[in-house]
Amino acid sequence: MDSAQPAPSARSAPSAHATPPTLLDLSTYLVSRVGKTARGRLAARLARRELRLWDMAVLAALADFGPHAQRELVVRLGVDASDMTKVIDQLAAAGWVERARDPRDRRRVSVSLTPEGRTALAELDAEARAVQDEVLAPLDADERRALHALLLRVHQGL
Amino acid sequence: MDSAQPAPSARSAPSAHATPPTLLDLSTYLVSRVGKTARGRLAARLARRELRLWDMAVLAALADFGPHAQRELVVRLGVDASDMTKVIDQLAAAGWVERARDPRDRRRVSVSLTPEGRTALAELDAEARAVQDEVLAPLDADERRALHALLLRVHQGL
DNA sequence: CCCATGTCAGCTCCACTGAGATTT
DNA sequence: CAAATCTCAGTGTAGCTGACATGG
Repeated sequence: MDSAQPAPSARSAPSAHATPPTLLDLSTYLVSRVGKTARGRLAARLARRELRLWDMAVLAALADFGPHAQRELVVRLGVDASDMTKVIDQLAAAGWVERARDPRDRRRVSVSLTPEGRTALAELDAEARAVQDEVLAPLDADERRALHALLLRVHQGL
Repeated sequence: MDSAQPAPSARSAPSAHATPPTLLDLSTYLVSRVGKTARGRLAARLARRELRLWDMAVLAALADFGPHAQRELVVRLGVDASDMTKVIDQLAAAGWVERARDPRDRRRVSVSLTPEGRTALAELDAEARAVQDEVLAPLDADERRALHALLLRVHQGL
């Protein structure tokens, strides 16, 4: 391309990659674009471990709230029930969660975190924070806190 | 679901839908979740008009920067060239853009916005702002501005 | 009712074609 | 001007993901 060209007047074509202001003016657009980037980068890191984003979400739910029936995980995380089955399959295969029939209601499958699963979650959390550092690089610590607080309130309102 | 139920004791099971704190503590997660919600809601509205998000992005680029060669739209918006062809097909069928061979380089197709296209973009922009009002409901005007400014800087850093 | 399996649509990415431009 | 090479638009395909539908 023009990478071989020293771009004597690089300012002459600054708009070639510029995003339309009509879109930049929409917070909707910005949050969607930034979110997609963050998600994509984390997904790429998790993919190296043959994991998906839902795997981390399930591990976090189990770590934070203890054992769940599979149905409870579906409600909490908003995943489709059919997909949850596959996620649990994978996590169980890795030895990070255990399935057990609930003795009081043998239809329900209780899913619980293993110690190995807890260790894995810590590693995934570190990956997520690394991505966060990349993405939020333009902001200082105070600004990151402010952004987080605002997003948290927006998220709660959803 | 329970939307028909006035939730007599909604407080009795507050954690059933609660997101794991491990995730809520990640700005990465919040921005990704909020972004996906916003994107999904706008996509749903556009779908009623048989449109996709890319259609709006193309219209915005043409409105903000004037006519583009198709290749330029590809570079600016980061869409695959083959997909761009389909988007332009649809927009041209609706009468919102016009294709014209560049007489100086007959490989290139110059795409320009029609007056009808400009009107349509205004309507789509209104849809996007309606979604934004829904999603950002928990924030007041100052907070929305602050959020927008922070997101804009993050976006520029990507 | 809860879990599991299968199917389907949408999006993205990749390879290829043919017209046209550019270089040697 | 001839041949090789590159660029652009367009076509078709395959993989992945998420939502839905049916069966156990």
